[in-house]
Amino acid sequence: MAGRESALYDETLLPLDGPEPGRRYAQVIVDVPAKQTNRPFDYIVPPELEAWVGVGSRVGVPFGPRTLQGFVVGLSESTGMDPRKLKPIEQVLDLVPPLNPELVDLARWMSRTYVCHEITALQAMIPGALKAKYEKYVAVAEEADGHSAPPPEGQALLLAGSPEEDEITAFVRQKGTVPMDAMLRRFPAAGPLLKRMLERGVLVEVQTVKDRLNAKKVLYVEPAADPRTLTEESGKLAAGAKRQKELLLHFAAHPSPVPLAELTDKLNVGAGTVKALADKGWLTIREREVFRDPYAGRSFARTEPLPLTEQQRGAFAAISDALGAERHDVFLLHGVTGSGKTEVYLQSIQQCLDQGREAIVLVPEISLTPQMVERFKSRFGDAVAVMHSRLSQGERYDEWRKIGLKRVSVVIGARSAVFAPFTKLGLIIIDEEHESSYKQEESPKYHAREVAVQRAARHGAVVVLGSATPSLESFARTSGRGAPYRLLTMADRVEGRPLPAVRIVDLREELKAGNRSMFSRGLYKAIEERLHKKEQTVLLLNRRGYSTFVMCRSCGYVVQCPHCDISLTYHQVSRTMRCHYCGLTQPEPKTCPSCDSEHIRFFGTGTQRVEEELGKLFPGIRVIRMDVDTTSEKGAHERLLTKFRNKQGDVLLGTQMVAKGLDFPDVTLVGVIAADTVLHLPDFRAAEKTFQLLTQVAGRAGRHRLPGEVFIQTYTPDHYSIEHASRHDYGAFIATELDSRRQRGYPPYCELVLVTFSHEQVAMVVRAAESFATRLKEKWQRMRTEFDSVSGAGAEDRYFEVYGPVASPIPRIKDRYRFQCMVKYRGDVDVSGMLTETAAAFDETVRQEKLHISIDVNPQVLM
DNA sequence: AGCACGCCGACT
DNA sequence: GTCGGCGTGCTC
Repeated sequence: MAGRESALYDETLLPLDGPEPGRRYAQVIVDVPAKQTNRPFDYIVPPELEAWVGVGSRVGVPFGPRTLQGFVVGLSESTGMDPRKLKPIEQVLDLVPPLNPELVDLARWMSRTYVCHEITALQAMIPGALKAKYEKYVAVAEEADGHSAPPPEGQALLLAGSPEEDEITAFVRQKGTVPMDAMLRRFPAAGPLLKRMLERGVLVEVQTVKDRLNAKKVLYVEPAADPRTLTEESGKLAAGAKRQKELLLHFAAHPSPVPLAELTDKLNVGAGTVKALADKGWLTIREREVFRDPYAGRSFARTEPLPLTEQQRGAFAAISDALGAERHDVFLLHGVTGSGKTEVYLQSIQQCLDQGREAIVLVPEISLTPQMVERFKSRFGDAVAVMHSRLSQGERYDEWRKIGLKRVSVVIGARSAVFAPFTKLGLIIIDEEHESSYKQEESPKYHAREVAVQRAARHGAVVVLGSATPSLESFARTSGRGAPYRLLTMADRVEGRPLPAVRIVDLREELKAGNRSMFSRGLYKAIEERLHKKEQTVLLLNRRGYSTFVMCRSCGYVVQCPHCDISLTYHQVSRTMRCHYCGLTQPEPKTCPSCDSEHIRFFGTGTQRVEEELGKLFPGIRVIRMDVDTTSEKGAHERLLTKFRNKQGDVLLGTQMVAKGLDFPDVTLVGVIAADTVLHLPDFRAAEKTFQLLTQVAGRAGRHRLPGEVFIQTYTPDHYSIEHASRHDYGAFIATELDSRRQRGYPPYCELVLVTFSHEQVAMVVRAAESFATRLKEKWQRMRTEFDSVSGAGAEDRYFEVYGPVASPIPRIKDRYRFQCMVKYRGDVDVSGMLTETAAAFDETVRQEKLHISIDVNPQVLM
């Protein structure tokens, strides 16, 4: 156990800036996400806490009848309130404030931009372990106050309670304070009685804010006397106490603290021996906080910067220049797969660190593989903290603390790492910037790319957005007058390796030729060849499960989820039908649930079915399947990839998670089973996503010595996204797609906001959605008249339109009906403000009728 | 979000 | 005449 912890947490914690003026009152955002509480409340900072309270501190404050968690967003010498009415802050929850003034300000920007409560934005910035948790205790009244509670007038006699009541009082008095749930466990039938006792004031309820988790503590042993005394004492020990003597001499020679576990391991002494010496007063056993280090015990061979190619040098020079000048610049680094973007990142980070500033690297969750982490750890060593969802809550918390304690200066992580509480930020890198996982789908529905640019601007820091297939939004920002981003291009793979040859297979032709299998003849032969040559294959199918839907061929009935308007997917392994939206699982039907016919059939192909088919076609083939179902366990993702890397698998078959960033030397074949799955989704980005997916997965082949080959199977071989992907022609794709977006009026030619309404009753949701749309349009009409009267510049570029409401593409999820409105706008329009105000009118309906309104600014998914 | 305060129906 | 429905408003 002891080996898992590394760096000791024995920072000497000093109070913030010491007593200074302007800390008398604190403005606090409390943990109540509601419109009416979405503003700071003033509190007195008690003198004894003054030194520990800063902007960004997490505090416990009394709010109405209870105690809540809150964040300090301001400190001041005066207050607009009557100071006598203010309550004091009860507790400061962290020794080091988890946020800082810049992040607090960023949270305000987020709440305005993404239309969410400020507390929601603040909560998103801290690790889950610090989310508020409240505990209710009961205590006997006079003990809680420290003085006797006055008996209510004329009821003194009644207060001499029933026997049950006396029993309860005695129990609580003996324990001091008792958690409410423990009370109910001890006295299961006493609920109403407890309530009465609380009402009468015999008992009082105390609520406190608790951390969900505490720093990990380990027992350490240290000497309690100076070495000379220890040596002397060791001589006085009984002759038989050899172990004790050894121990004392050890500490006489090495007086530094040692983990108890290490002591018992290495010096081969029992814990009892240590305890005995502690009891005698020569040693002290103390709890100390340690970091849980998920990468402890692994060594990373130090790497040196590699020589750069000419293209890499060009890109690095531009970044380096901006870094040197501490100028806020955003670069879009467009580098084909295998062009060596990572090395450019690494050297840019190095320069940033040399300048004494800090760097954040964002990567999509899925490509945060050990391989990736290793590249950074081996260049920057202990200066790197890693944050991703596969870490335990505790591990995550500890990585986070390293940032606040200035133990690290580089953070590599998924989306939320953009909030790493650095104070001297110099560089933010977003790898695979086109990835949709940078958008958070829950409130606050922020995009890490937008937040990164915002943060960097505040720090005068550089942003590097890297991708082989940049998003249209980012690309569009690199051209034209006053373009906010600068484009850096790396068009060739390192060492002149060629991009793999891509073949498009028309599945309609296969069918005509009588091939009804899911593998075209070409792909079949190619796989067979790889098995022969002992080379490896990656197969992509963007659909998990076994089949996508189950239909009765007699009556046409399709098995659907009873709670969502979506067909259920059949999972072969568990022989169950599952809803991919609400998680419902039910047994497979033997006969048609509607007409009882036995002609029930599975349609559509999922990864499980491909796996089965591969086994039939190539007996003995070793398939590693990677999808949500096989990677849900902690570490499973990593394990499967390692297995493939060690060549314990011939084929890596998976959903889009096999397309991203993987780099295996022996992969020479990539097959896309069905390229059209994404293309026909009801999403204006369908073509873009298809192009990106195909380009990315094709990039997995032939990255090393052996040349690669790619097969793309499709029913629409002429579609431009497929054609251009096959020729690795980003420029041509972008031109066509931009044109199409302009014609259809979609980003980057306008901005979008998706407003989704959901409720258990259709009538309610329709009414709310329509009324919302009407109000929003009216608001725009009023604003436009104002604009016209001022006739300011840019008026002609201003555009605003509300579309819908219409039923959502999935009209019902978890028994709630869903309708949506789409706002399209362009130019200087405060749409977020308009939406905030419009939504405010529905506040009561939201509260009372359980209507949900979701506002998604720049949505990535239109479902 | 909780919780108290406050104004109109069916009951001892 | 009261007990209680949940509409409205407040929490530093």
